[in-house]
Amino acid sequence: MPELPEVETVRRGLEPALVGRRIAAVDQRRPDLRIPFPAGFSTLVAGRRVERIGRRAKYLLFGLDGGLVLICHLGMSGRMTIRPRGDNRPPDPHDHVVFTTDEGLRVVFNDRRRFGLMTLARAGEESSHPLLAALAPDPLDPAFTAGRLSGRLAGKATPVKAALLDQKVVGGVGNIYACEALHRAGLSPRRLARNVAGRRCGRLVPALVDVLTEAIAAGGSSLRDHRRTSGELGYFQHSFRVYGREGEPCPTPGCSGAVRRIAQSNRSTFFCGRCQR
DNA sequence: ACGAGAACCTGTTTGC
DNA sequence: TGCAAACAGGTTCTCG
Repeated sequence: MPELPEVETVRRGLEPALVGRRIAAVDQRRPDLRIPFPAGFSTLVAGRRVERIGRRAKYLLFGLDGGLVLICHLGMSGRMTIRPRGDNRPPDPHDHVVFTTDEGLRVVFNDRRRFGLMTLARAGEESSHPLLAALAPDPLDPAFTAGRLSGRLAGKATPVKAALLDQKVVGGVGNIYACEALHRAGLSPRRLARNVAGRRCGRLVPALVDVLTEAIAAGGSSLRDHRRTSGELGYFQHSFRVYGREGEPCPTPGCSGAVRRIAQSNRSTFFCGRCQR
């Protein structure tokens, strides 16, 4: 489900509910997600105040008092939803962790496919945590520039679409926004990464920045799993130019091509073979 | 060392 | 209608 805009939407939804609040109780309902929970997870988290909620690529980082950071990834199907005090719906079988705040509202982590994860790090050491250490800056990070991207694409013999999905090349981008950014940049997803430099890389950077910024403003894209913390859908899926639009006319003004779908490294790629070179 | 493909897990959609 | 195959927004491991 979640790429950068969806994770950022969740982060912004959680902030007002959690920052400054104390986590009164943690109900960890299974021993593992994609990886096991750390030993003593619920005990370590319970009782702490949430000082800040950050994001690194697709990871949420909850800064807790006492120098602890809760690292969370939503995987493909993870959701974080807020249930107001008094909402006593019984837990769904895929509700894996329930946090209750000192105000009595609950934050529920639900993940049907269990590709998500939660773990802990000491404050100040989270960026060197094995999960985060190799992540490239994301396109909304000031450290992300055409020069830096070009350097990370240089020499790569893989198609640029696959390179954009590599979190060591660009942080936060997934299958949807890779397709959308390449269309906006007029670049073929099949072009080798090493051949995207100079002017082509110069087009790709604003394409990434713009599509991610617009998607965040729309609350992300809800295809099947993504929900805002309120439970509402995002609506950027209505603004897709190519993703999921196989057979439709290319939306580029003056282009007479049609959107095609191909498989690249076992993922669907949507693009226009006419205006994307 | 790099890149392609499979694997992880569950649910939904598509095709015969 | 029913069942099997394909597919889904991510990451990581294995193999060549």
